[in-house]
Amino acid sequence: MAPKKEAPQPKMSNDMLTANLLALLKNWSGYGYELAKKLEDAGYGGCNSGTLYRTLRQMEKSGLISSLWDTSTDGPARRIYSLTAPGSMFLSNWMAVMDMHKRTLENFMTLAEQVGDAVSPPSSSRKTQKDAGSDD
Amino acid sequence: MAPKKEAPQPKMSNDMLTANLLALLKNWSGYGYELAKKLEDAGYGGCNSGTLYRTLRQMEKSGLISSLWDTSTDGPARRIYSLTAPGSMFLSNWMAVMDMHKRTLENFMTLAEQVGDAVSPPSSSRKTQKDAGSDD
DNA sequence: CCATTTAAATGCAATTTGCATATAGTGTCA
DNA sequence: TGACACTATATGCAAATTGCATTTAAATGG
Repeated sequence: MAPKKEAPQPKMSNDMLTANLLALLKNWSGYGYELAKKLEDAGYGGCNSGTLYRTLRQMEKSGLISSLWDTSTDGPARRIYSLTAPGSMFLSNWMAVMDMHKRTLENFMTLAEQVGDAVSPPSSSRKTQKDAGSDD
Repeated sequence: MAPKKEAPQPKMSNDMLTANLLALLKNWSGYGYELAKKLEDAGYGGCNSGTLYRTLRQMEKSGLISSLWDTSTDGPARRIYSLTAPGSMFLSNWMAVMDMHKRTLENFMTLAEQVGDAVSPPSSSRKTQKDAGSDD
């Protein structure tokens, strides 16, 4: 039969990936390939290597991390990243934003009782029921 | 003088807007213009009306909310939105994802002490210091 | 020599975004 | 009445972002 359209799953934003990378680099220095594995291990899906490397370069360009080449090991050279002061700032800002977001969500969800008036809760319907949405 | 490049501020993702809208519609039915004001009141910046309405239509298309026209009031018709079961699901999934994300960040930040070995914390440097990043 | 693993980066179509603008109903005030 | 303002929703389009496949390259193993 026709598959019932499921609700889309929440998607990790790019800033979430950025925050994760910054957190990993907190007391640390690591390179892309390694960071990718740690993310993988932590069950962080939805991140192909292309996106990861590109994100790292962008983070460096915007000053959140800095890099240097490590040629001391066997195999291809590694670009070692470490956290900068702005990166540390970004990370704590991000966590503050997350906390605020959570509080906002909770406020919004309990907002209905505060106002009392406004549009009635979805039960009564003296609306012009027009089966909307069909008129794209 | 040349302005020092500041660290970029975290940006609200589209899913955060979606979650906020779903939360607002929790025990409630509202229309775009109204939701925009509530977001504004809650200090949720970075959301122009174009993005808001488009997001609402997309949410409807993916089944998170449903709409019907309200022509019972003066002024232009309003598209009244209410939460659907998938929308409710998405919202609680989203909150779970946020919690997980926060825990992951905290884990990552304290990960360095666990491993002991790996790449040394940024102090010693027997690396091939090549002032990387200049070779785009 | 060739396949595989590690490591990083690029090309490009498809999607998403921000901002400006369009459309439209209603009230107001000169 | 006709120029505005306010409410309400939607669209157009350049610019940015993303996912996926592919490329480059060093070293190792058979």
